[in-house]
Amino acid sequence: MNFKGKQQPVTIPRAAKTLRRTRIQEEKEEQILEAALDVFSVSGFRGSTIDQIAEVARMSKPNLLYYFRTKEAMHRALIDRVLYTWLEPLRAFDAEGNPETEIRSYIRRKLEMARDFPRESRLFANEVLQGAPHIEDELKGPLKELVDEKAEVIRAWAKSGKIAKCDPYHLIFSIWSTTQHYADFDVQVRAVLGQEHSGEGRFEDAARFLEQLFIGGLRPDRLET
Amino acid sequence: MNFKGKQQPVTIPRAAKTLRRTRIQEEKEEQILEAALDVFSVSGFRGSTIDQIAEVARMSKPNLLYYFRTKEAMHRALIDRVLYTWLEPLRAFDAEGNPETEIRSYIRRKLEMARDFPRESRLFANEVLQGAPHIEDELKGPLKELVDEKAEVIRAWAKSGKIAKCDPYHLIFSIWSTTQHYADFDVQVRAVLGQEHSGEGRFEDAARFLEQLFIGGLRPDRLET
DNA sequence: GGATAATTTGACCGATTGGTAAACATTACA
DNA sequence: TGTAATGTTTACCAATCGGTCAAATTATCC
Repeated sequence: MNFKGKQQPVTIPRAAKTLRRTRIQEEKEEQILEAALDVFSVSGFRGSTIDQIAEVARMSKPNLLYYFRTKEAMHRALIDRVLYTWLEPLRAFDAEGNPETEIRSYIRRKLEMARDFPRESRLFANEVLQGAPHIEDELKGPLKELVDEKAEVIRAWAKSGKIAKCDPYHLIFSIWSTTQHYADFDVQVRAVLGQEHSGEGRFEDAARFLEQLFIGGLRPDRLET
Repeated sequence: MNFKGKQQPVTIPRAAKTLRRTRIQEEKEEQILEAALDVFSVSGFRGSTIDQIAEVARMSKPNLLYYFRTKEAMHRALIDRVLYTWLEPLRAFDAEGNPETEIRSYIRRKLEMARDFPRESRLFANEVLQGAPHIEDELKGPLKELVDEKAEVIRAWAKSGKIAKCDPYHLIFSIWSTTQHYADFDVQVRAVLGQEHSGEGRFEDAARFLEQLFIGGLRPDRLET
């Protein structure tokens, strides 16, 4: 649930000869990754500098490099920490549930994540946009497997007539893109909507529209051309 | 129609005291912008270097800087050249046309652009993702005005019952995001689809799905909740 | 409280960055 | 064909890049 929840010790400081992580290590690594997320999510890997991250983290550059040996290591640690949680909504997709409910709440969850964790969304967007040089394996491995599994669920729903016949992969892509759009292209959305519509209600407006679109678009009670 | 069609002289070389552009200027600027598109569309502004562009363009760095005084100038020229064409599909959206046909062909056109001009799509994606520091004015000005105008068209269609009642802005956003996704997140799409579905048919599959989704989702002949 | 390990820092390194100066080569045009 | 304007290149610059090092500081534990 929480993006900041650790799954694994991220790195072991090079100077550390003990295996246990100290309190200071926990705190500082947290502090660094938080800053790294700020910077990487805006400028991408190539466009970000260790100095920028150091400044945001309020540490000296050598101090950063004491905890993460290289810029790559910092990026790696960040990706690892965020990736698992990022896929949670899709994992929650339940084959036994009611199709309409499942799709509706998947959209909701993805939209909430775009609202609450835009930096995480942009981190991946930047990475993928630039050819995913650091996460290719994750895409072709765990991600593909998860999507394959859920696509099969959707295909079964379509086959049994619970939803309209459709390509499950492109359905998933379209849910990803429409929801993440609000995080990744936030500046554009704001610019186009202007101040009138950029406030509180934006999230609800988007949710309502997308549910209408997908629920309506997937209604089974109509012959498809 | 053609991305490479010039609208305006892009820059005037600093050394040029004449106002006319020579044949060499035309060719070299073309060559540079072509290379710049290659590089900027992958790495974004900050992550790209003049040396990279010079290498792709097969010119020496000072030679590049003879035509474009700074990295910013190159980026600026590129944006200017591409932006107008990029909005063409939306501009073609016809108030007098049949709603279903118009939406269908808007999706088609956007999808074709994602297929045929992925670099241009990524150029903007990178820019917007990183906070649109160089194109904020274009977003708040020309883009917003165009979208406002077309949103009004869609609203009128909804009001007269030709399509379902829906938020026209979020409809436009969702068409943008779903179509551009195939350019911007190409690596991910490929990774997930695997080799089986990544071939020729991908474009047609996506088009079919999106048309089904949007046409179905916007059918007026059903009371909305 | 002192020894030891963990942490932090300033000074520094070679490579790369965006950009310049000026000499040199080429082109266009009279 | 000469020459002035245009185009290209080599050598270079200061600033910044990712990263190292050794010395100084702080936390930990007996």
